Amino acid sequence: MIDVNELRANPEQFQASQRARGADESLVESILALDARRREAVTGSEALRAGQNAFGKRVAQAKGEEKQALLAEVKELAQSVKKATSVADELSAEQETLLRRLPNLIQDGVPAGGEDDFEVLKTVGVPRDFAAEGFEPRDHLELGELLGAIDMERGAKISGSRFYFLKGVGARLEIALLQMAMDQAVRAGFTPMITPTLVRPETMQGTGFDIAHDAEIYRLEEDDLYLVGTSEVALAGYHSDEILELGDGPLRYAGWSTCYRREAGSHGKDTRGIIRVHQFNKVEMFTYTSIEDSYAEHERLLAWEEEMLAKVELPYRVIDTAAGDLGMSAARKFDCEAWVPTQGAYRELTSTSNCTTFQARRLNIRERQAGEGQKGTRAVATLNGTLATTRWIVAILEHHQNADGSVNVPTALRPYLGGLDVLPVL
RNA sequence: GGAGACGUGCCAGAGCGGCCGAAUGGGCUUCACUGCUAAUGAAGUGUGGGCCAAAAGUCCACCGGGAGUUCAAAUCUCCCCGUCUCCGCCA
Repeated sequence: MIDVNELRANPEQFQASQRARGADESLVESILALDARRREAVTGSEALRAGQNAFGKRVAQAKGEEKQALLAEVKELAQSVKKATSVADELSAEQETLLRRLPNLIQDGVPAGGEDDFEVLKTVGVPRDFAAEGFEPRDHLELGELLGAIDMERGAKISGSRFYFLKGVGARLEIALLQMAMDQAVRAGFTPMITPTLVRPETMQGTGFDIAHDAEIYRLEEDDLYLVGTSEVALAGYHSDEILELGDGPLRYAGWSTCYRREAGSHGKDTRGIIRVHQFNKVEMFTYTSIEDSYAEHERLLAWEEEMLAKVELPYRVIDTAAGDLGMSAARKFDCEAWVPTQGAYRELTSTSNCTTFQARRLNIRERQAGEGQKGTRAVATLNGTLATTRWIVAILEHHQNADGSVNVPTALRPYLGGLDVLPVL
């Protein structure tokens, strides 16, 4: 959520941000108009209330007939206070509703436009030239079946489309990947976390998801709980309604969780294999820091993601996501996309967002202001970034495959697979 | 699943429907005292919001969350959430 004071101070900036996102620019003015009305109403109702409070003190001291007279008089006042307060409350609620629709202010430098308007920041490594090597690469599912690593058919039998079994080396590979990610995170000073995957509506909404309209979210209506699409939800909610001490630097958590996505509206897209599935596992970095440090932290999260990609020896590129593709909470987002040979395309393996103070404001996460002339509290910045997911298996299998269908294990991953250097065809 | 108890500030813990933003103790900060430490004494110690150009100031709100009763609610009523105890059930 955006701070109204910032909006009031700088409306043009927010209008420009909306424009770059291809979003509704007029929302800014609507909010400001409502804000003026709200403040007027609040001032009025508080003045009335102060009058009532003063009156109340006289009532408390009065006795007998005098008291009766005062009571009769104040009753009317109480009514007008009630009325004025409810008007003010209504306006506040209305303003909040509008404010919640306003996405985060984009960061300077974010390319304007939609999904296809990203900017490629860099490209690392080169896709393998299978033609030169003299064989046609198999796709990850074919490989997964040859290795006895992926079973989509039985997944569908049990749970429906986009569900799967990872078995044998497939299961081991995923655990190895996630474990390697966790180890790296811990070495970098992150606190490892295994998070709840069912959360309350407030938590879901606090993180920036719209539980009423978001078609991606699985709901458990009977219990009013929501399955998370990422551990970011739980990790962001972790410190909700808290005031943090960030004097010793950022608070960093690495969350390991299963993630659930309905993938509504993606019918026919990525239907083969485990590229796009309803359930997968992920290790996610999450940082709480000051707004000033958030930009540098964003670079650090990206660097840690790249470190992981280097360990699994995949060619990838880094893109700066365009404004229209940022989602509600992000001010800037970098994706790392690995080359998937049989698709002839780069596909997202990681994503890191700087949500600046947007999430924190909604979740009410603040920091104590320290230093000269600083007092009070202010919203912290939150950031997140992917370290590993089930989807990585796709790129790993395809990129490291051999002509016979076996797959070479990247060196860094071998210790996590009991020294295995090749995943053999069964 | 059934029965009951409880939820107050950084922590512990009082609180009669008005004098309670809230006693008291501890912690913390600053100052004083002390050769150092400890001990002691004094003062301070929440958050959000409105008015104000801003500060100062002032007003409003906040005692798990939300509704209600009342001129007036931490205090009464209802709902929700959470914690604890007992019984049952399942591991």
